[in-house]
Amino acid sequence: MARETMTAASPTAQSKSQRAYRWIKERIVGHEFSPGYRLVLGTLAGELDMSVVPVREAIRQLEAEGLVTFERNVGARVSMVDDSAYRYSMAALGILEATATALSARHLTAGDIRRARSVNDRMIETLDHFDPRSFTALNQEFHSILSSRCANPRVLELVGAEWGRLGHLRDSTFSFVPGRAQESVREHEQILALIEQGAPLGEIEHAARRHRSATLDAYLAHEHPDEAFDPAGI
Amino acid sequence: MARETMTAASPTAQSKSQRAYRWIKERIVGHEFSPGYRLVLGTLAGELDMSVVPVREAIRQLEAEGLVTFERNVGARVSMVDDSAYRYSMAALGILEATATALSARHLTAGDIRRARSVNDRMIETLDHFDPRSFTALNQEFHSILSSRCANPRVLELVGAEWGRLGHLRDSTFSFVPGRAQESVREHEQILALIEQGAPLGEIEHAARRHRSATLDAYLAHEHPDEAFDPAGI
DNA sequence: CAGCAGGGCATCGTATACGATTTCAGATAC
DNA sequence: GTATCTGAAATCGTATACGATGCCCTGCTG
Repeated sequence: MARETMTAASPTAQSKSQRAYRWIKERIVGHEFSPGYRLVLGTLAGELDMSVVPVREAIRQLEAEGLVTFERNVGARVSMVDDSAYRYSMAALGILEATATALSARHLTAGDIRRARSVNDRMIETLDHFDPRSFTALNQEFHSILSSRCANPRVLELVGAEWGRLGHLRDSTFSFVPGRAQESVREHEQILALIEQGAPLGEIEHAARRHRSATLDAYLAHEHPDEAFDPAGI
Repeated sequence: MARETMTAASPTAQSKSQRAYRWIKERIVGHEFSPGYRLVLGTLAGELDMSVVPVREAIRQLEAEGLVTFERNVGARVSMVDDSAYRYSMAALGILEATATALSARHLTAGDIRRARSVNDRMIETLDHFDPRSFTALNQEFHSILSSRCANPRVLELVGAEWGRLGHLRDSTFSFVPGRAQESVREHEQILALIEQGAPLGEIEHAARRHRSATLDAYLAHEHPDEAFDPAGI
């Protein structure tokens, strides 16, 4: 018989730990809990209407993911992603995503390309009434489509994890350097062209990498005008 | 005053969760708990002489690391790294490590190079009385030295994490394809030469990548002679 | 007035307890 | 002989409880 007949609603749906995990993560990426925010077990448990045990577990998971830092006998707080950590993570993401894009290129369908281009078109449209937030969202969607067919799922996983890590502060880049947005969409078109014409994978990867690191460089140039920083200058 | 004056021994040293974590991980990477092994909370707690709560936490951490898989209401077991997952992870590791090596190349000291070469020499020596286990250990040490000065610590972290994931079954490669070992040490010398002569980072990265994927290809060719697989053929 | 000792409060770490769920063995019906 | 049902054992998920630890504030002392 149906093993979950009467539980269709939610009772068995998921464990409390998982609910806590999602709930907290939601708040973190939604900036409701900003970096440095103190995550008190008892309080969270109270709000979620459960005991502290599942909350502890959830926080441990978030810690493993890097969203939360933990200190014994002191407690957890939302990770302070200091500037350098942000850069490094961004650079790593760029490398991984470029590789994923290259590994994906040969498997992209015409439909994929079309969708990617349409996303990029929407990005171009929004350039007038520029909104960093939605622009970044579209940007992520664009790259996500390009790497979606990556032949190596592990690489995709790593890309996803890194996106998650940066999630709660990534809208910053484009808001700081609006001018970068225009170059960005142009480079997107170039990458699409390379993929369509079946360029060597090395070339595609290189282009994607340059694209990424250019965005990062723009951010850095704005934040630290005097500092030379070449995280993936290869 | 000294905050741990009288506890120098161990009492405050580390939490039970951490002890459990280390203990279990030790067994997993030491093959004492082989893939598929069932990790029962109560049993582990008994052996570690603690309650199940810390053990649960430890297992969650290991799950986040990918060493353990968890099924709700069923329990945890050591990850079954099936063949394809192994390949993918290996390929991802190759990509990351190659990048790390390139990002590290310019910062390697003469001493680093010397040590790396000495490790490689030891590998050559052991070719006669070949022992896959120690050969693999040396291999790891070699690559670890080369990427140790990586300018991007996040990339290094990712490399380390991936090594950990593969830890409990990585000795396989060289035991399956002993012939590969000889090529391998030759390629090591080539990479060292590239670094010494200050070759372009792109070239170094490419060489490191090819080196890695060649090892993987050798493994695959042995395991799946008929299958074409180009995880990072860029 | 400055500095240190002491104590109380907040919070964490772990143990124990119990209900919920899964799994497996044995029995029964066809 | 096979398939299905039933019940008990094993194990998990979560709540509650209590000791341990760190932090802050008060009050004493020089």
